[in-house]
Amino acid sequence: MKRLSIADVAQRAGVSTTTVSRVINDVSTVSEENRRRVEETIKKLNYHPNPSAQHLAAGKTNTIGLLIPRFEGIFHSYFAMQVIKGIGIAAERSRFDLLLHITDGTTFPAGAIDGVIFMDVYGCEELLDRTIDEKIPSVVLNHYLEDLPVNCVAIDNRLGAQRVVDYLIKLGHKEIATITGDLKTQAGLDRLDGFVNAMKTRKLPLPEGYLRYGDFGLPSARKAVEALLAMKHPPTAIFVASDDMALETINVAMSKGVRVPEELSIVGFDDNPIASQARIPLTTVRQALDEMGRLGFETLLAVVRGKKRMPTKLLLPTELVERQSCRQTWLER
Amino acid sequence: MKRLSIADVAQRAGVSTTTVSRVINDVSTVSEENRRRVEETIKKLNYHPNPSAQHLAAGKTNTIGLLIPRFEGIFHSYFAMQVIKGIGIAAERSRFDLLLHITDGTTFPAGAIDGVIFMDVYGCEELLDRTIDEKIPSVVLNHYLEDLPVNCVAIDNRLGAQRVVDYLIKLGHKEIATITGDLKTQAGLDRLDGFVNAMKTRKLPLPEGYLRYGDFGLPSARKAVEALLAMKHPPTAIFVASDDMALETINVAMSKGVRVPEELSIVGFDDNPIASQARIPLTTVRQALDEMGRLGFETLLAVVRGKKRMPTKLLLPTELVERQSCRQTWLER
DNA sequence: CTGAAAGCGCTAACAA
DNA sequence: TTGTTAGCGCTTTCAG
Repeated sequence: MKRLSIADVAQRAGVSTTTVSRVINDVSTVSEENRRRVEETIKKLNYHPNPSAQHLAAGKTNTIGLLIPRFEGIFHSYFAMQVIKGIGIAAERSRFDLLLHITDGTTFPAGAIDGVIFMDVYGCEELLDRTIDEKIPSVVLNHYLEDLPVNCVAIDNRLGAQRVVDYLIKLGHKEIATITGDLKTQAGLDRLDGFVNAMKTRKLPLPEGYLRYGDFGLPSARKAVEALLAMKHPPTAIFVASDDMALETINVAMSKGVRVPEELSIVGFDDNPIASQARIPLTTVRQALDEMGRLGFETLLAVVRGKKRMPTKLLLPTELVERQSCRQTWLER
Repeated sequence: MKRLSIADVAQRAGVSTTTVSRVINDVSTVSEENRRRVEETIKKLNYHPNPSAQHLAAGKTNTIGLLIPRFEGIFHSYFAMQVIKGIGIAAERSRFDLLLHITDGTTFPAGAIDGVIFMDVYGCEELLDRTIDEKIPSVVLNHYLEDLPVNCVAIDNRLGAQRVVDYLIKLGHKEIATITGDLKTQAGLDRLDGFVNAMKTRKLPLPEGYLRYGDFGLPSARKAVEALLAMKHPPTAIFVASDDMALETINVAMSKGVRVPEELSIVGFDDNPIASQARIPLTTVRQALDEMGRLGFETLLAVVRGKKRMPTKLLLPTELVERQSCRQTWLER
């Protein structure tokens, strides 16, 4: 039993293969009569076009490459899966295929794809250069690449941090500290930067001790909050650069008899699913990770379809999610 | 500037396209001399074969489909990304492509793939039936499908739970309770089943109140542990069906003045990255999720290559990771 | 060990 | 609106 081809359909429907091809691709004009007959025959025969043949003949693959760099961190975070979800659903809707590669920075599915999405740049620098050189349409997620002629879609971490400061000020806080993320990452850096900037702009004091360096790991957060709590003038609020660390910060504070939010307000960043489920639901900054994936895909699609030429650089807004880990300073304690 | 083809390489190397094809596919016998010349030419020209053409001519795609059902839970867990990693790295090594689909249960990349991996069965029941009907090679992950003629690779949750009981017994515990996961999932069900079975086999008492039903969510864990702690005879140890819930259990216990592990031993399940970073590093059950992905891929590959016919059903062992959330009962408290 | 030539299944000029 | 036909770039018999 041979796999059936477009010729079988054509024969059974009493038309040429061209006509069948036309109804498959929903292209040009086909008489209502013929279209119906072909569609019926396709259904009856349960015919599916051979994608490889389509790609070869059409000179395009209808496939987007998704490159995930092979560094451990990316597999541990809430991040990657959300982004994949956004990309995946967008691709499904556009009837595009997604070719997944967990790359060590060398392999690349050139020829098999019309364009490529970099889930991150770390470890993919060379591949990225190559796509630029060879003019392969591409988009980089999660990194704002100022100077490179590449499309990119990232989160506005700076503005997110700024909003946190404004929110805490609105609640009456003046002594605000921060526990940073890993400053080797753009997210860590920008969240700190946005925080410091906002504090300066708002003319709030920022004693040196109020800046505590973490690395997104729980132990670093514990160390930081312990130091903060041990200060002569401990802060009344802490902006923690990730939800995981923020939750741990609350744990440590409570175990030391410091009540949250009554005596200490905490704000996180990420909006992990767990943040809302915690004993003290965490006030945090929501980033639309799946949106980032979706927009990355759609930006790339526009380029692939020739509807865009200039590099597009998107910075997605965040949203402050008010829950129960913060409190106005003027409420009785 | 046209894309270069196998003919260009053949011409420049002074051989036929057949010979070039032979060295590309590392097949049949080619004289050392010719092989060298062709390889050089390929490198010099930076030639890459057109995958679509290869697939069409060879009648196979060298591509495996990866189907992720589109239900929310799958994107929230630590689970999916680890499995993807395992599959992805294995695929890379075998020089296979991975076609990713976030499916709503209707779309299917038939024709574009040689075989398919189901990351889960929920929501994919019909697609699975279809692959069986059409004899498309497939493998199901994370579900042990007893009765279906399908390859599957899953975690041995029952044995994992049993090991926990044995471990706690070894530490001298006799009053052991459990907080279950969502019993609508196979993991939740099997972990409970393994626990109950072990307790019976070991002739340990299992008062009704020692079985507390959770759903993998934090609130359910809090409710459960509060009830447990309020009992006339609270347990000396609790087996919690997930790390997230176990960590929350510890939080609640400590906030009620119950010391962990001195007064209460806790064991989790999953070995989340966070489990080891917590204030009280969590003793838990490690499941080799990336291994599951890898083995799933390799099982499928064997079928695709015609090296296997019978359905293979694998149940992967777990490993108890001893950390600091448990303690012997005979130590002074 | 090598090459000529016949497809693989589809699309897209071009002609009708 | 429809059909004829020439490829798309590669693999693989088959004969040499």
